[in-house]
Amino acid sequence: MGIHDDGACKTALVLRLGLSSTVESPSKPDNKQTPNRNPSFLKFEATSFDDEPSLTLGLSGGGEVDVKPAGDLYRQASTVSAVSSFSSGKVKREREVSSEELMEVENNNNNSSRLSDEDEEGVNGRKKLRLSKQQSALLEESFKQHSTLNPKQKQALARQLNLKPRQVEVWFQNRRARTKLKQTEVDCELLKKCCETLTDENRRLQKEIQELKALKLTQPFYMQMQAATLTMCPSCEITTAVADANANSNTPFSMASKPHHFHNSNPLSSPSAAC
DNA sequence: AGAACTGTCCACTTTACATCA
DNA sequence: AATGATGTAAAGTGGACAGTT
Repeated sequence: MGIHDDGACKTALVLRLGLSSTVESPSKPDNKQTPNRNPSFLKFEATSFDDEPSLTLGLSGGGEVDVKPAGDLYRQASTVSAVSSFSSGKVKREREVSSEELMEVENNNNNSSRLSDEDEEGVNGRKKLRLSKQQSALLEESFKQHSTLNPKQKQALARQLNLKPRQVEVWFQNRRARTKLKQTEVDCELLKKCCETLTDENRRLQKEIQELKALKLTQPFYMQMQAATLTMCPSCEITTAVADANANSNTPFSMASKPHHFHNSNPLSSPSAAC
């Protein structure tokens, strides 16, 4: 892994430009999920690889390779004991990296390419890998099938892509994060629209209240009384007269009084409760 | 049973690089 | 052509959790 520059003549720059488009579709990782994780956001994203922007540094001999390992960690191959004083997480990573590094050294030997001494020293610290078009395409394809990988799948994919398993794992993690972010943005837009709709509806209802109040002021007393005493249950649609001292059986506008019954045992949970 | 270890995930952050004004 | 701002994606970090020893 790394910049394989045993000679400038052995490298070639391959430039690609383009845009990407995404399509969301539901998915669920086959792995276990802890309760606080939110798999509902996990969606597939179909990408048009032809349109995906990227810059690739490749060997003129054929197989494109990643540019350089990420940071000093990768250059500390086979030095597990050197980090034993770190936190357990760090030690864990170091172990993983070290074993992967060994694998990568093999890969690099197979490619007959390696870092120059200067690059290997890491003048600027870590360099950043840019995945090739083929690598991205394969990873995307794999992500479409399952947004999480089990160890075997990860190993196989890493071998296939000539990457470290850790890199495959990181790619999937970042990919899930991007998908989730995108979904969050979509949800946000949806909520905004919903909010606008409700605001409009609220405005309309407020206006209606104002109109009804104005109407009430202009009506004669008996009309007001009718409006005030007649109510309709929204669930059973039965119009009934509210018990009112002014409303008696002789009033021509009062409705036949009818004992109202609630539709369920809990009057508060029923619209009829307001009747 | 429970402590230690390991592997994986996620959220957040850092960093290298590309692009654009 | 140089440069600073900005966006993107690879990678680092740390905590949580589940499974295994």
